[in-house]
Amino acid sequence: MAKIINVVKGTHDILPQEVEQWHILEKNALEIFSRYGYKEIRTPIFEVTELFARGVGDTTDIVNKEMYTFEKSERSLTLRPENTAGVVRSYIENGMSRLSPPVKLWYKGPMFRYERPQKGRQRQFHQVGVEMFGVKEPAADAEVILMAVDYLKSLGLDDLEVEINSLGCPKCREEFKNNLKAVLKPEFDNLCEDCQKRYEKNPLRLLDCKVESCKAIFEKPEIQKVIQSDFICEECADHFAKLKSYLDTMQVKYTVNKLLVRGLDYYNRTVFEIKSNNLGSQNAVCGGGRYDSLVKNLGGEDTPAVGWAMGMERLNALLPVPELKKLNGYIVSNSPVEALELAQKLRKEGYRIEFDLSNKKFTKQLEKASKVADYALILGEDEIKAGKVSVKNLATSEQKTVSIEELRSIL
RNA sequence: GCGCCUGUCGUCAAGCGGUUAAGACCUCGGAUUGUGGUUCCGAUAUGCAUGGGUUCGAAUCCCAUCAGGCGCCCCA
Repeated sequence: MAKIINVVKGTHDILPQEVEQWHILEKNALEIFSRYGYKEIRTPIFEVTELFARGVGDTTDIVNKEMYTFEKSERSLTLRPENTAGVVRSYIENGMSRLSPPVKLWYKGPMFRYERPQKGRQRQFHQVGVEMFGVKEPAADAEVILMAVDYLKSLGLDDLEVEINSLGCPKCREEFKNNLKAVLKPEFDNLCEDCQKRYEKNPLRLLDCKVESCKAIFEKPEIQKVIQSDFICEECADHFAKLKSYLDTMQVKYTVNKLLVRGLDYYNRTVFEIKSNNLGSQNAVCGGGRYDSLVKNLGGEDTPAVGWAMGMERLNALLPVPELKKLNGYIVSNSPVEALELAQKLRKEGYRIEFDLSNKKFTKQLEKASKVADYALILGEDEIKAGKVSVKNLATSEQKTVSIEELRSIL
């Protein structure tokens, strides 16, 4: 036998028995998001590399070490690692800033990140996400979070934890970063290797380090004082307070997590995650926030925006696997022409029908019918002569001979 | 990129240096030439991820490679 070819590491097949789950995710997305006025958009799977470098941020891990990048005709192209940058590109390119705001878009599809696979993390994975453009008020943040919760509820997931935080605007965040670096400077040599890198690259990320020795350092009172301080400016604080009050009135349960930072550069003010306790260490099903400067950074007009993305594999991991639908009927017959005619007639009316294509023995056909269908439609010589069909309920073993018209009231 | 664990039929597995490589499920055939789901018989790995090595002898021990799992980092 020839050598077998396997799936690429970190990718996997979505097999027929699990595909119904995906249909549910997609159907509910379309249904729920359209209630909030969202329209679906589909952007290409690959884009010019520069889009992600400028969009996602070239200090991020995603851009630095996780992109599938290739050259074609002297252009550097990249398989999308996320879809916000692509949607923003399309928004700008298609002149959507001329549309009356807010512009609300949703998407679903595969994303690609070159990471070490583990539970809840593949190299090709799927996200469903939403982006809203043109509203700077906190009501937009609240609506977007509310919709995420609504969508999760529609899937039967209502025991998830919503965490929110505010990163402030570039101005006040810069101040906070400087304060944090200043107070940590004496401890720099005691930080773990990763934290020393973070100290330079992205000081906000220092806060959720899991190394015990670092945690201990962060517990020190003078450092806690900086971490716990409400560093954000008055405007940002007001935005955050309003968001919280909206969520309160809508009875969305949340916790404020001051350590919630998120790894993409484009976020400002509101960030949030929705987590599950049943997913292992990759426990976020949803992540998002506000990104008011991204559109401008990618060459568009200054446009505020909020959005989030959910990992569809992670959602599926929390959902039960639905049973595959059985056939309505399986035709048992040794007369292929008559069987085919009956099958086509019923299929045209919307029934799920199969019959034996290889003319096996009667008992074998019936055995097959009992496995795959609710009813066996027996079409033997007697039935054909009489212009009828014998219908057997395979669960109850009840059988009667009826005309094709009567058959419809049974199936 | 780093750390720990694991690779025996389509699936779940037993085996722990000398076996004919158990068993179960699935699949296929038969008992059963118009009545299934129960039952009973039978078939299906010259092969143990791949390549080396140790040994009289390797699925079993060692090394490398590949793949998978989990964790770190990061993220959905």
